[in-house]
Amino acid sequence: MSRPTMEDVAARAGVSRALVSIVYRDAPGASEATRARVLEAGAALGYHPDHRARLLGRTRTRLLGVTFDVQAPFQGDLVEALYAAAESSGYDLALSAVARTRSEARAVQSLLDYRCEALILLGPQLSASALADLATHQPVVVVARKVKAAGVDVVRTDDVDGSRQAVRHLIDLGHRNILHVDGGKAPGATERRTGYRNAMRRAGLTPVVLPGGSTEDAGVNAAQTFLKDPGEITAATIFNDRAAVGFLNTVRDSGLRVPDDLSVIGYDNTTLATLTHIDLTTIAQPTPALAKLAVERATVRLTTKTPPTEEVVAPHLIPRSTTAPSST
Amino acid sequence: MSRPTMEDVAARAGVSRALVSIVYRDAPGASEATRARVLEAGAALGYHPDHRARLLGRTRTRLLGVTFDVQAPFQGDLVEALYAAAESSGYDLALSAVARTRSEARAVQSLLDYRCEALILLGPQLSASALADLATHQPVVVVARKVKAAGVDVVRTDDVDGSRQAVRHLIDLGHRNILHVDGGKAPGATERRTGYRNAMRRAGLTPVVLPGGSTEDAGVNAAQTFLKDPGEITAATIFNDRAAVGFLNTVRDSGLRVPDDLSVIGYDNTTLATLTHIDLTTIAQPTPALAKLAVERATVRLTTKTPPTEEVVAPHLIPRSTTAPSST
DNA sequence: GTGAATTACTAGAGCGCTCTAGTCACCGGC
DNA sequence: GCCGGTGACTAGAGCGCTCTAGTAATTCAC
Repeated sequence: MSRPTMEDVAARAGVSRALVSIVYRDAPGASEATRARVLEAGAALGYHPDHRARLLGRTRTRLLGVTFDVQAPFQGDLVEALYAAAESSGYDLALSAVARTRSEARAVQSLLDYRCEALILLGPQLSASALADLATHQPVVVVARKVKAAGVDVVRTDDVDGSRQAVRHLIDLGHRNILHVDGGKAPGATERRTGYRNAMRRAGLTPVVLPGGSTEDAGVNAAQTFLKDPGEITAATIFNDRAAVGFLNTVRDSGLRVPDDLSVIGYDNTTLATLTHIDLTTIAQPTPALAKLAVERATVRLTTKTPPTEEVVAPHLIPRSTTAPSST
Repeated sequence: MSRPTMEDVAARAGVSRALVSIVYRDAPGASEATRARVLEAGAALGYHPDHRARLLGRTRTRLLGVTFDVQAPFQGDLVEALYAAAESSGYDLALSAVARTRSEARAVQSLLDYRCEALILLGPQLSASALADLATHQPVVVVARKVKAAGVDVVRTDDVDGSRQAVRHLIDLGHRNILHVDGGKAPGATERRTGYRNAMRRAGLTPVVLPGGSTEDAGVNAAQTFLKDPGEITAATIFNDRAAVGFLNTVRDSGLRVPDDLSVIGYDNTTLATLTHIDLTTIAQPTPALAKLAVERATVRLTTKTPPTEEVVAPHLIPRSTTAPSST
């Protein structure tokens, strides 16, 4: 009834258990003929190596623990990319979800119980000191959050540059009076605001920043403020997609046409932005690059004694239908 | 450098390794005093039992493997609920993500490599025969998909009843001419259409079904068809939230007011529906109940020799701001 | 035709736990 | 004062692998 073991395969192929191990690990030391015979015996029995036992015997587990928010589509993309990146480096992934009723500390502990060699935390909310504390035991890579914690690697996108690209795109379309709705105290808000301000000044334009936030409601509020006194504004860069969608809906309800009367750019390229009836121009964070770097940092830290680094990846603009040339 | 083992704790507490095992398993056979001393020694060393070794030694792994779609918010809710349900039954969860570049077969294989005792598959796309095949080796519980496969347990909500509730809600609000936009060949579409038809007929009303689908675009198309000839229609039940959002936007763009001129109900209660500027009345599937049943079925099948069952849970309506009393 | 190198394989100790089968007090009953 | 019972603890095998050391057989150098 129970699954076949290496012993069973060995018996069937008429070789020792050790040889079976060699074959399944793709290690040198077996002739082609035997290799084929062993694999055939294994297939006939429906044998699959027991991952746990395999890891136990080895000093290295080659397991990377990943915590992610089960409700964040952006992190879903990252997880997918991490699987690919880990595989090509010969590592395996262990997932641990974070949710309202399951804290990050809890998720991390469960990963450690499974003997993960390194931790990759997606957009963690843990304090810098908690992160530093974790990093004393194994490599810790924080993805998509700017944080300064001792011994912790950080992989993130360049938010200042992302905002710059958004502004650049609008200027190229002929816009001169461009608004920015900021993200309040959300992570990345400061950088995105700075990127916007710098790009505007460099182009000789006057920055106009409206207080906002990271939710649809924040976008709605900002839009209402904006509509009271639109001035000469013909375009807006919004902190993130969620706020942009709220902003978009409110502005359209008031009779303004997007993109004819007003161009709008979001940030994050979430699934929200890709919905056809929204089809929001936005700034995308390159998940494959982030994932590749995260795995790379984790494995490098595991094998060599190098100090942690902060890797910053360039985001890129995805033009969709909410931006158009200025009509003025 | 490496993590402390049971041996280390035993040495520090001055007892045998076996006793430490007893204490950490909360098994009988240790005095209160020793128990405290061992736990203290463990804490001092920062000891945590190695999950892998623990499972190896045991016949049962008490591990439930879960596959989920990393982009589906509804499944995110389920995963969260599954953690809670598994814990209270003394089981642990192993997560394996399904994504565009990571097939379900792949995800399942990885779970089996980790010696999961049972598989819980969230909204799987695998064929009935593939599912039946899997079920010959270990219990398989399919959640949120109606499927007839030999030896496979199914836990899902009653889609017929969900649709019935939606129609009932509208009738209670005074609506008589109610439209249904169907889900094409998406899972659940037939049941939801049937529920709508039955409820309408039972109330002596005439069903009107418009072809639709499961995406925003499908909703947009259905809305355009509807707008060409609105007739006396004052309310619509849509296959799911995504289609409902597309329908909603298109209908509003045409100048119709929701809910004043038209009431709209979605299905699934996804995060999409909860966005404040959408705030869609919808039918919710009770994730905690689904999760509890899924874990229960898996563990029951594991311990007793019972035939697989199909558990059907009642959904419930969540009234939001897209439904209102009929004005006619 | 002897010794070294190479190839193909095996024996067996470990990995960090669990768990069965003990051992060794100590206690009460008669 | 002997016996069985009970509670507290230990020895050691085993889980399914990996991996180091070692053996046997062949090939090659000269």
